[in-house]
Amino acid sequence: MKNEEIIENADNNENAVKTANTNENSKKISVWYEPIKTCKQSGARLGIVHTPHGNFETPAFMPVGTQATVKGLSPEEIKETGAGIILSNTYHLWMRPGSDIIKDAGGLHKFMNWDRAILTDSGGFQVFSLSDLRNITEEGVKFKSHIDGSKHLLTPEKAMEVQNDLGSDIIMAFDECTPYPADEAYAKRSLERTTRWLERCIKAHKRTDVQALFGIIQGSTYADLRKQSTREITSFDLPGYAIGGLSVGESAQLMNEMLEETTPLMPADKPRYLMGVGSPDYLIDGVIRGIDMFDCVLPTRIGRNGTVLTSRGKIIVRDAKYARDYNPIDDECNCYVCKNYSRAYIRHLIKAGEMFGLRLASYHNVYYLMHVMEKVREAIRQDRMLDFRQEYFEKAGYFKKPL
RNA sequence: GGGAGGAUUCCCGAGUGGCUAAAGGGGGCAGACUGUAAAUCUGUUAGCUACGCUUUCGGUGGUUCGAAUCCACCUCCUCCCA
Repeated sequence: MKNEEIIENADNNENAVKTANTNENSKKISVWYEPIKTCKQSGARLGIVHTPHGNFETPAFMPVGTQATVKGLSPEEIKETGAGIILSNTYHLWMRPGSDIIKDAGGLHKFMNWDRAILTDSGGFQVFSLSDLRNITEEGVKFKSHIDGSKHLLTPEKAMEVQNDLGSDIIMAFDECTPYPADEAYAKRSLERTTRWLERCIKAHKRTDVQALFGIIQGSTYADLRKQSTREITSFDLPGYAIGGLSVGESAQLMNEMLEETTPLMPADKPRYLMGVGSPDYLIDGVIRGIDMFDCVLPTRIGRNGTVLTSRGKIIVRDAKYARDYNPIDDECNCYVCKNYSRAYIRHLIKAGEMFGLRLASYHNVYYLMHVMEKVREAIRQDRMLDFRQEYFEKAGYFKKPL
């Protein structure tokens, strides 16, 4: 899947690399944040994150490849969308094929043939998503494997060991993604345990020279707890900080309120990563509140399930009304899919269960989000992020209607 | 020519007197999906002047308070033997 615009993106990325190498700031730590500018209108940040596997501009969206693959897309295709970093997962790769296999393969980059940056989640999200199969203790989390039912103990130390073996550029502290809703007492216990686990992660992390450990802020939907967690987590000098436990069922308004309690307390010279957020409206609102990095399964998942993102909002392209719609998914999109295929064809493929249809929808959705982020960065550059937000929402609306 | 078994709502296929507008699957339609147990899941799928009524289980006619279910004849289909 080739097209001209994508090649331009690649060029931009190379330019970014040059900037980094010639920057007198060149630091010894493996991953660092280079601020470029702050939007005068919104306070949104433009920057570059430097990693051992290349740099990427922020605000950035990271496609998710849980099992060492962004479902349906080849690494070459992911690059075409403009992605400079992708996500993978500790728990899943530990269960299968086993982190030793990936280590012996030469690390995750080599194993999956992805030479740009990789961030691995620690398994903290599986504490949330596999809640029926696990038991939390101070020591760690006992999991019953979702594959074969075998029992495993994931601890902060183990999460570091596995991620060290994987060799990802950014590794995440082992946390508990606190479920929503959570009562305040539980949310407090949970966030404090996540802080204690972070201390253990820092002690256990052996490859600080090539891998950056990010801490994760929790605190559920309680402003005081978010502040407490932010203070605790940022008291450790780390190359970056994430905000977790959001976008887990609470309203968009509540999520944004929590961000407003959190980001002002985070250091300005480190990247800020909002975990698990990926609809365009959430991305834009996160950027305005000072977020630099996002990841989400949304574009690939909804794509596989027949929904695509467009400049006029999402459409369920699987629906009957598109059976004879020979237009591209989005007539304003320059991606390979929109240049070559129609809604009617993609609908047909998805209805017929053809894997190519899933691929096309996934490719477009990832490209679409990458393109939104590119426009976001441009808006910051021009100090018009709030204007951009208004223009975008007027045209595309909300991904999900606000509650 | 002889024998046997069938025909059920869009399709396949349960159901063998009332609890049946009729299981289940498929297909159709619609929705959900946000650090991936997801190419998954959920709802819906006779009609209507709808909290009730009407039509429906090959056709016609019977038995019965009541039939997709029992009986008779008819039509068509499949299989086996000649």
